[in-house]
Amino acid sequence: MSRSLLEHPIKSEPYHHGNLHATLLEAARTLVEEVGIDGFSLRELARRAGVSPAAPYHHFKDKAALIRALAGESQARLGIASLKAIQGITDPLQKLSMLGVAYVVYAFEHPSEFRIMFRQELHSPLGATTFENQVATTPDPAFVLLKQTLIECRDAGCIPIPNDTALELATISTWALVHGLATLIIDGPLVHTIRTKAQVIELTRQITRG
Amino acid sequence: MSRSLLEHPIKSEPYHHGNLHATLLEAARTLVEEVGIDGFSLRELARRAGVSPAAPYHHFKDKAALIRALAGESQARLGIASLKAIQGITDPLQKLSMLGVAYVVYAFEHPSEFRIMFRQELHSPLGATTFENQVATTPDPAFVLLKQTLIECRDAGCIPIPNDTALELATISTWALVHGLATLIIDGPLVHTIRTKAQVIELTRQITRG
DNA sequence: TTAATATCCTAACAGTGATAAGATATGCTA
DNA sequence: TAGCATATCTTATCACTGTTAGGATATTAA
Repeated sequence: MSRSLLEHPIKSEPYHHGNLHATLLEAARTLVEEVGIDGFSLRELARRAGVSPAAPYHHFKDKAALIRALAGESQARLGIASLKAIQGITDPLQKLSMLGVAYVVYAFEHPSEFRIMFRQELHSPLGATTFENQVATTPDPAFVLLKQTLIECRDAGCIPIPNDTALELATISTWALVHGLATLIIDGPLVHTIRTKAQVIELTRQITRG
Repeated sequence: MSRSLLEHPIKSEPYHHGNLHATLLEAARTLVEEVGIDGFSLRELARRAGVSPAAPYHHFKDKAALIRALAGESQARLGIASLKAIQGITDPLQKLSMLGVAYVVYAFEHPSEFRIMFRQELHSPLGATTFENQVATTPDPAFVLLKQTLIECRDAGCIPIPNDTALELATISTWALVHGLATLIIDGPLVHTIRTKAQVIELTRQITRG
């Protein structure tokens, strides 16, 4: 179908979107949160962006690449949220607890986003060579923040961390603890028990205390 | 197409499979482990079972129901593996550590199976009313085993657990720790570092010690 | 202005989950 | 045993998906 006989059709959308890349990512974020990662489709995304089903392929290699980009954004957002959470706090131990709370709260408030960050393709050692996967190899902001805080704890004498391997182990432990907690809350048996943000915060506080 | 003019066609498969339900679940397990949960399709499953694409719908309401059934089986298998892991061990603390190792090792050796057990639909409080979802509401064997062992620890005086809420908290904590560890190993940044079963065991041992 | 390039569209392909309607086998009841 | 209800399986079809090819249009650079 020809577009129109008029040279400058009134009210018609321009042939070129102009900012499709960013628009796709933004729409994808809300779509994923609406229908979940399994219900997420590129065609529905294109529909919402007011564009043909093939248009996104000029900005992302395929569906997986778009999701990876989305995950990269989420990592950054989680990093920012974590930074804000420890803003102005000096006590390293309290910092550590706040980081944990920020982590679990983020998972609770953006569950689909959180799940995407831990999809098997993202951290796959096989697929980490191409440009599209570069986001995955970039060190996770939340991870480095956690490590830094643990170092502060060690230097302040709050936690006994004799050597570097102990530091590594402590980092993995604390991360595993909060990550497991987040998963149990949004995808595990705790969905029945923990339903409000206040409950999430309280539980995380109590658990990260030990 | 008519099947054959012979009344008893030689070598022809019987019209009724006879044991399709179990065959489907078994084939599904290997298929999921081969192609992952995203690549898993009912049609390929039917193909492998030597049956038409519509046949599985007489044994499972839909694809999600089949996956739920699969997850139920996996829960049971994990429970059995956990039981075997603490067989003959008397020290409660050592039992606890062995349970953790068994959990993480199971995730490492059956990653796709493990992921299925923690899909968001499974534990959804909304969808837990129908028969198909009953598996989800059934208490997780690994969970009750963990709780029992923690009670043994308390009674033996290994771990100070004053009241019931403390017991609940300890259960969630330890579960979160090993679950987070499993996730970081199979879907997180540790895929690059931890690659052999021996490494998995060693890391889990060290972390569950604290 | 013109050529190269980036962006977008239409059309089509194979594959998917799901349902309807009919074929075949099984088992229960009389 | 005969017949009937039911469970199981097939074929055919639907709407939808991810992806690609080839053409249309706009932007940029020379």
